[in-house]
Parts: sequence; structure tokens; C-alpha cells
Amino acid sequence: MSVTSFEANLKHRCSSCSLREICLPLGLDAEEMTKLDDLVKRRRRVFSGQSLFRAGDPLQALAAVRTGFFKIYEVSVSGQEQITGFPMSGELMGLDAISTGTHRGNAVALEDSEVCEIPFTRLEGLLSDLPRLQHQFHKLLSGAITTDHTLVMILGTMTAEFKVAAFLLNLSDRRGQRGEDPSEILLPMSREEIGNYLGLKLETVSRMFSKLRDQNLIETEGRKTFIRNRKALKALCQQGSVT
Amino acid sequence: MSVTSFEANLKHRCSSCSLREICLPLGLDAEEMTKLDDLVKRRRRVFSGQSLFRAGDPLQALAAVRTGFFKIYEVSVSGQEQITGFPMSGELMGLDAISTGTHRGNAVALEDSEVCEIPFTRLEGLLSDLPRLQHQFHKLLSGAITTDHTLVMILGTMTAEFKVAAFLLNLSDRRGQRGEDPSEILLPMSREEIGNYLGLKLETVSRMFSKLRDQNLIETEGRKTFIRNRKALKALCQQGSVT
DNA sequence: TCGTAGGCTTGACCCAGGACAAGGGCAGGC
DNA sequence: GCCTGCCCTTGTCCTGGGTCAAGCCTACGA
Repeated sequence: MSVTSFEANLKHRCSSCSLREICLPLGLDAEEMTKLDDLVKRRRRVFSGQSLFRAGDPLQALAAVRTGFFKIYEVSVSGQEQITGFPMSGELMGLDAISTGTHRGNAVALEDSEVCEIPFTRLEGLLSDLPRLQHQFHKLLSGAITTDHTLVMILGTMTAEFKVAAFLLNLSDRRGQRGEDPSEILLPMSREEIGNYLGLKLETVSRMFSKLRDQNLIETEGRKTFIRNRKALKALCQQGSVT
Repeated sequence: MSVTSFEANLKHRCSSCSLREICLPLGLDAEEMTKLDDLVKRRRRVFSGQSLFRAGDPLQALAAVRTGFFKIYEVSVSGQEQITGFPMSGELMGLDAISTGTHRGNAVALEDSEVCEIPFTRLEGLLSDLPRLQHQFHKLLSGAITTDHTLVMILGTMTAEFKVAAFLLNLSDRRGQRGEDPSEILLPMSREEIGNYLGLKLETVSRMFSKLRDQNLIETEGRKTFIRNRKALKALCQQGSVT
């Protein structure tokens, strides 16, 4: 649970990273990539359960997930927690802290993970020199808004069953983007965390998993989940909103 | 309902705009402001009910609300509409379109409004020259994420009564930031639109207004709403989440 | 090997908010 | 002025998902 984590000096380059088509370096040429590499020289390991940053921490660096899985949650004045995202490899964390310079969210690793830290002030300096990097950065910021809108839509219009179906499809699609098998999902988060994210109680999430299983849309082995009928699952999501 | 709207050539300058402390120009010096002014030479009137952009439109320009009120809504594959925001003066619209170059949202004026259009590609060019503008732009993008997270939190954790209370306080605060009386809110949106935004039905919204009125926290005259006991309303929001 | 704890499933019951319906108020058009 | 249509309010009933409770499964440590 401690903030500390071993800091690796492992030689890592954006140019050879398998995530370069998803992450910040997308669209850069070799020379530009080198400049970005100079910034991102710090790679850090965060063990399962550890937090990378907490609400109230000043924003020092954005962090790109290299391997693993995180949850980001915010705590309201009333003490209520709300998970706002489950960033996985290639996704940036901490973007919402730019507006105030202070993190509002808490980032906790859901499994042993590695992140690339990108000092924000230096990044902004580099953006001015590299228009393509600037544009990609804006796309990522904008994409974060889009992602949030999708969640708002799920929370605002969907019933429990469709929320869970949409959640599984989302994870599946993101796996697919990374070249992994999209029909086999090893969920690193608990039923309770899924429920928190989707505005449901853990019992309801569990029931919906069972319901989807009974319809032969998915198969479950504990947290390991297989998508058995992707088409039907998608169709379900599409017709499946509150009237 | 048409897209067209009369395009004004009214001389308008960021430097003399009352919203410059909220909007893009925040933090710029006189010379920088002039450069931004050169970009934002197009001011446009959008009448109540007209749309400024629609889902599927290519992103040409971001738009800052100068006067008036908009709603932004997205439509899911199943045809469900979800309002994702009610931008008011000084707020940027279209930021979520940067990631794909295409608008996902629909922007409709809720009252006769004026917007300043900012051609996006040219803006990005200018950002490279003006680090302060760049930083402010990033803060606005990041702020949009923060705003969305607040909505996610409201949708995910709050009961109907507290959702409505939080909604009113939010509008009130934003009026206050603009130097307007924060305790008098003229709602430009219908109960149904409020409900859509908050994940409630219009009847429920209406009932919650009545409930807050019965507790002497607010007073209502049709859409005109007065906050009578701000402190109690805030306290309500803070203790008021789902257990 | 067994004991224990955390997470998952399932059942029974309940309630906040949705669905449906009736009626009122107000603004715009003639 | 009056008609018409839209929006808002309020009532009644219903249901999806929350609450509470019991039991199971799996991982881990002694």
C-alpha cells in the first residue's frame, strides 16, 4: 500500500515499444522519437495494490502504463468513492491534474505494473518544438474526454445487464487493439470495483455475469472471462438501453 | 432547427472580453492576446433551438460560448440520447472532436447565443509560438476531463434528490464565477433535459424540485429558481450519497 | 493437511425511482 | 380574447436493482 516502488533504469525506448501506435509517440519520426525518449527516461514498477499517485499530490509527471492495469478513483466530499477508469497499457494517467496542477484522482495498480513517467513541464516544452507530438498529445487529451462521455452514457442510459455487457466488450476491444486475444479477458478488478465503476452493487454485477453466462454469451472461470458470442453481446448493448 | 445562422462581423476582441479570465486568453499579455484575436475573428449568433454542430461533422473550429447556453448530447448506437454537458459563457465546445477529427456530440443552443469560433488547426499552430496559450489550452482540456469526472461521480453515487441539488449548486457556482448573482438561476433547459443529464426521468426531477422547495432550500417560479439556503443545500450534497 | 479470510454466488425481501395517467399553467398564434 | 400545445406537477402503481443473509470456492499460511 505504500507509495514507494523500485525505480528501474531499464533501457527502454519509445521507438522499440510495442505500444507506440497507441501511446504518445504515434506519428513521430525517428528523430522526434529520440527527443521524446530523452524525456521519458524514468520507468517505474508499481506492485499490485500500491498507489502511483494520490488525490492532493502535485502533478509532477504524467504516467503511461507500460504493462499491467490500474484503477483511478476519486473520493467525494462525502467520502464516496467512484472509479473513473481502468487504464491499461498505452494509456496515460494524470491528464485531469493539468487543470489545477494537483491530482484529484488516486491511481492504484490492480496487478504488478510498469509505467513510463513523463515530466509534464518538460513535455509541454517539447510540444512547442514538435507539432506532431503536440497534436498527438491533444488527441490523447481529447480521447480521454470521449472515453468519459462513453462512461456517462453507460451510467445515464443503460440497465444493469447492458452496463456489464458494455464493460466486457470495452475491455475486449482494448485487448484486441493491443494484439491480444479479445475473447479472453482476465479481469484484474473485483466484482465490487466493476460495480463501483458502473454504478451497481457487487451482487448485481455477479447476477449479470450469471445471466450473460446463462444466455451462453460469456463463459466464466473465476475472474477469467471468455466472450462466447460477441455478435449477440454487441447486439444486446445496442438495443439495450432504458426506454 | 437549421444549421445556418447569421455571421456577425461585430468587432470583438478577447482583450476587452469580460470572459477573458475564464476562457482561452487567461494569462496572456497584450501582444499574445492580439495574436489570438487574429484567429478568433469570427463571431456567430446561434438562435435558440439551432444547432452549432452535429455528430459526424468534421471538426473545423472549436467554439467558445460568448453569451447564452448550449446543450451537448450524444446519441448511442441504440438511439439513446445522453446530454453530456450544458456549456455556458466562457466555455469551449468541440474539444472531444480533436481525437478523431469528427464531432461525436451535437451542440444545440438553449437560448439565443453567441459563440467565438476558433479554427482548430490554426490554433494548434499558434500554441507552438505561445507557451502560455498552450498551457491554458491544456488546462481547459484537462478541466473538461475533471468536469466529466464530476458528472460520473454524480451519476454513479448520488440519489435523485442529491443529483438535483448538486446540479443547481453547479449552475449557481458557475454564475458566481461570472460575477452574476449565484442565488438566482434562470434554467434554460427543461425538466426532461435536466433528467436526461442526471440519469433521471423528468417526473423525478420535478418531484425533487418540489421536495427541495418544501425544505425551503430553494424557491421556484417556473424555470426561474432561487437558492434560499445555500449552506444547507451544500451540506445535503455532501452527506447525500448512496450508502 | 487443515483453517481462515476474502471474494463470489444465490436467494428472499424491499424501496427509490420509473411508468402511466390526469390535470394545471403559460406562451405563442390567430 | 381565446385556443392550442407544450411543459410542469402530482398521484398511483410497479419493477429493477439495492439490502441483507447464507453458503461456497479458492488462495494462502501454519
